[in-house]
Amino acid sequence: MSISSRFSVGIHILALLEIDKTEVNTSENIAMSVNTNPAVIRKITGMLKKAGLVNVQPGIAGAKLAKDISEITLLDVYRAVNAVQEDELFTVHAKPNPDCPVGRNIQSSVEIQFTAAQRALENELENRTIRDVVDDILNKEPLES
Amino acid sequence: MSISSRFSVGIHILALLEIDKTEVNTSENIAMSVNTNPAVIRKITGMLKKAGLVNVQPGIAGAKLAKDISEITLLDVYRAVNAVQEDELFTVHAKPNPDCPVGRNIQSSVEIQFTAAQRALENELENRTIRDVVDDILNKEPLES
DNA sequence: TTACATGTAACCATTATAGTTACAGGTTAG
DNA sequence: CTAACCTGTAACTATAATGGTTACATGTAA
Repeated sequence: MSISSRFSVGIHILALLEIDKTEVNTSENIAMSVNTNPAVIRKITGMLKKAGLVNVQPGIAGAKLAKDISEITLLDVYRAVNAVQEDELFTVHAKPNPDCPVGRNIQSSVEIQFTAAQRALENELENRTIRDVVDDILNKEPLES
Repeated sequence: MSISSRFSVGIHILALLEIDKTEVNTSENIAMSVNTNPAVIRKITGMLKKAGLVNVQPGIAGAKLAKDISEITLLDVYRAVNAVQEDELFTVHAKPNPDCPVGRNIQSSVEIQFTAAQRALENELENRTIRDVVDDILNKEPLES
């Protein structure tokens, strides 16, 4: 299957908080932009908060960035929203036959390859920040002000 | 979610076909090594066949490698078994609000980043072959012969 | 105290996975 | 030719994650 859209929604939220930083971004406002339910936004915002990427407080309207967006990598968001659970991007079949030379060795041999591939993905995500996304958006459509 | 174990099973099958190349590998034999149902093996073997990685024929017992294993990349297997459907590793939320500057631009901006990350993963998989896996297995446990 | 926001729990429909059974159809040995 | 055996595939199941929805407890401040 593919990686949860929580990831892209998380990026959306952070980009929105930057671009609309002068406004009060309630879960309802954000939900309008993302086009989903406010509760979904609160769930994801909660995860971003746990990761120290945003500040939100019960009873107080609006989420705010906790860091400069150039210091929030896509990997931070990826991990924050559990885009992939347990950081296990690949699944290895669980119980190959230990009585077979291939069966009893395949898991660790495959794991080596999977780990390398996963690391390649994560390195790429680590080299990119919310700033890159925001710049791209503003480049397409400069804000009037 | 994570990537289907069809991928690791596909690798398992190909490695097994190499290491047991003198034997007749029926779906039942392979299923013993993988520890699953023969029908599952036949399904995956069918996908590998479609991709030109193995030869199998109805009524004839045994699957055989269609290529040298040094010419089968992990990316070939990944694609063959539809480890990720439609080659869309990441999901982008579908209908952001077009009436919002962020909403109407987020998809393409995020897509740029996701494409780069996906490509990094695929490049890594392309640089690794079934040979690497087989060598690793034989390295751990040399075959008696 | 009233109005409104966040945090969460409970629940649902949808979808992919992995496994299972069953059987149609191809192949070969006797 | 038929019996035995194999592959290909359809149909069905249980399990699990996703994304959405409603409802409500809790916190804040005018």
